Amino acid sequence: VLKASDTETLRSAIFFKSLPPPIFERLVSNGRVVEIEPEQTLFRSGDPAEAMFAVLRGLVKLSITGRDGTEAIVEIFHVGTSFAEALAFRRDNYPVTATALVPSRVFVVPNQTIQQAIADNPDAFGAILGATYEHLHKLVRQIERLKSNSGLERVAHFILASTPPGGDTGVVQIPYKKHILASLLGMKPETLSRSFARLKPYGVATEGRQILLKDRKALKRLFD
Amino acid sequence: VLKASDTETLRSAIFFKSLPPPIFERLVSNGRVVEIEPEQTLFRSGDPAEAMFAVLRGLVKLSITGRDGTEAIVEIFHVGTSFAEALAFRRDNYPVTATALVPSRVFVVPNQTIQQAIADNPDAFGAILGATYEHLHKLVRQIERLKSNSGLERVAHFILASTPPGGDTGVVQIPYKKHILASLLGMKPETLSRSFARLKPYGVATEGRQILLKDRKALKRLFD
DNA sequence: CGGAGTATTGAGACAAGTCAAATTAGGTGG
DNA sequence: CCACCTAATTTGACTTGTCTCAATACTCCG
Repeated sequence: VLKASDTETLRSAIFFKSLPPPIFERLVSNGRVVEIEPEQTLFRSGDPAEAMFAVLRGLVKLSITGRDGTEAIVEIFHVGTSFAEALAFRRDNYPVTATALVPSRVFVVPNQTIQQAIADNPDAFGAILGATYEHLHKLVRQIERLKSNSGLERVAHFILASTPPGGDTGVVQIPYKKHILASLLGMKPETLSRSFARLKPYGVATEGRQILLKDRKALKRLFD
Repeated sequence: VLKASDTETLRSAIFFKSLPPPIFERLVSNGRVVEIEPEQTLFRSGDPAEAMFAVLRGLVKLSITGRDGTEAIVEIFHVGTSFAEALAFRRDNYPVTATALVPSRVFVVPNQTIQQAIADNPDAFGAILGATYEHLHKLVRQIERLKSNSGLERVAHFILASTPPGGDTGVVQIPYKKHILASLLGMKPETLSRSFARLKPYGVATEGRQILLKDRKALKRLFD
């Protein structure tokens, strides 16, 4: 079920491309492909961890649902990114739930495969640890933003981060519903809506799921 | 400079005790001890990563200072915990600043030592990756709290987490200044102060840096 | 052309931040 | 040991930000 295009995607995926070629081949030939529809899950919080995942097509969110039913989105993974690598070496449960946001194609590598591959070729250890560290670092920066920036600033940062640093202008196509973005940024949908409105003076306009940025420098100035 | 008591502390430290004995010995004999005073740093954000650290005595905070000068505390490490393990295998910079909160004694293991030890004995992979995963998981839970709980709830959670789950009553000795706790919880000192006041009806009383919890169940009820 | 779900807007309540003042705690030298 | 000075913490008054609930407008399909 693994198409040639899938292999190409993996070959350029952050984690997989840092693997030594023999390991890469091994994971590719021992993994499987899963197709999931929006709202379907790869795993749920509390399930025993059995595999790591790489997104071949689509978008996958990792979220935690509190006992009161409110969902907090921790991270969203797009094509070429992978998650749950660090769990490959632990007998543990997934701490989050992985759900497709759009129809998605995901490559699944069983933990056992990874364990064996690493045992045979310890050079790949750096790749696993590197990928895990990248997640760690990303989460640290997110915590910093949640603690020291307002909702408005987090929205502004999202726009700036979704737009190439060089240009003076930019367009961001939000690939999911706005309440998803709101949850990712740690605010309510209404607040996100009002934030976009408040960013108009900074050259931000929204058209449905499209954000138009007229003046990148002006938006950056919000942080002073 | 490594005292017998230091070795004992390391032997019971989360990360070190999960190491195979030969690796443990090697790290212990190749590391060094550093004493730092409050406000002194082990490293600053942006410095090239050279070592990993384990706290032998005292408290070390990891923080990020934004360009506007405001500091966000990401995590606080106490005796027996370690940090920066994942950086041992990367040529990268520290993403945060490590500062002592009280007079502290820290064990420092150069990255090279760790790299060599692991190369010789790949069994220790699990230990490094496990420690890194623990951090990752902790940060995920923190993000969830920041996104879905109010300041008041985060304070309540801090008290509950600082107190043994069994008992009905408890005492928490905050080991640092309150503005540090405020920053750790992502709020202003004034707000923390008012939060404690608002928790009085839930059986929480403060006496300086001491928090007295009269009724654990009552406080838990805040989350319903 | 509905109609369900999604997004925006409005009004008011509540939470958190700011600035300033008052109080309390800690540490130092007499 | 106490007085005193400084810094930490609390409290007050006010502003601003965010949430809630409700109503309206908009989209996207079927």
